[in-house]
Amino acid sequence: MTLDTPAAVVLELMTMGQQSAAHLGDLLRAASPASPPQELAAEILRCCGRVIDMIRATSAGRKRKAAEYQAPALGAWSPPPPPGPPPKRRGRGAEAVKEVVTSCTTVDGFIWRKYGQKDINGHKHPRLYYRCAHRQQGCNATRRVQRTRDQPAAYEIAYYGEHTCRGAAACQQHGAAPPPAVVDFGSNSLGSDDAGRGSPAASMSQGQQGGWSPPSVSASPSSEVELELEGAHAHEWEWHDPATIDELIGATPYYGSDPVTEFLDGCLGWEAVLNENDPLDLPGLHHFAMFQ
DNA sequence: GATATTTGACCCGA
DNA sequence: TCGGGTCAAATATC
Repeated sequence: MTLDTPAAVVLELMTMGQQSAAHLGDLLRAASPASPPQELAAEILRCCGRVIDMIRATSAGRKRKAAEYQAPALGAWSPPPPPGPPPKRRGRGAEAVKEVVTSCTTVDGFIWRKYGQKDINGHKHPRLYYRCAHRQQGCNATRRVQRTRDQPAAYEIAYYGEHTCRGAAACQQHGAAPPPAVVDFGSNSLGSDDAGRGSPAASMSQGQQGGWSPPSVSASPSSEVELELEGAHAHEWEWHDPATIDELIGATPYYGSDPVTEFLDGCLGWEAVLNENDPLDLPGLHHFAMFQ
């Protein structure tokens, strides 16, 4: 399968995560049969399976117009499609919107630097503006992140420009060296609206300027990703005993890319959205739309 | 001290 | 004139 669509990328990552979870389950089974961590691994597998099934089902049933989507595989933006109507408004010479993705995570493998935030009319949450961290290398890719109104846990992410930086390519192409995931389990206390503090926030961060640092578990959520759960989901996170998670991750062999923490990062957030709405809805990747 | 983030001000197009 | 995108100084964090 070629990773020429975000759905394909997600499918690939989920498959990796599923394999990693299976591996993790085997390790846990060998260590201590019928333990809670094993149930956790099983839950991860179920989560993966559901997402993969849904992605397959939806991608099989939905056709995207060729002119509307130009294979923006992560880290390898293809040239812009033929010009259509100009974007509604995009000031100061920035490129037209390349892609709009609704996702429950803002992690996309690139390193973004926030440069602005704006309250938008009709939106409860502010709109966040990010630039590629490799802008000094001439990369002018930007993205605009806005929480969706109907699903506060989901983000609508609009991408502009193309990644021309080497950092992005290195980040996306080196399968053995994706950015180390930082899984932040914070605490179980919910209800705080303090940018993910105290809520189950998951984040994936990278070492400074593309440098690699060992995988870590951090209690400090970055602003890059915030998966906030509100009220009704509190119970879903009760098994996130930090000690258990630490042991779990600590007992997991390091695969170089640390797929377990990375997978846990994405899976937990998706599951949260899955339970919030129709479980058959595709939460992590509701739709892709091109604005020309 | 270097780097990242925040936030008010400014600019531009509709 | 207003809404939205960007700039840049101030502040926070590592």
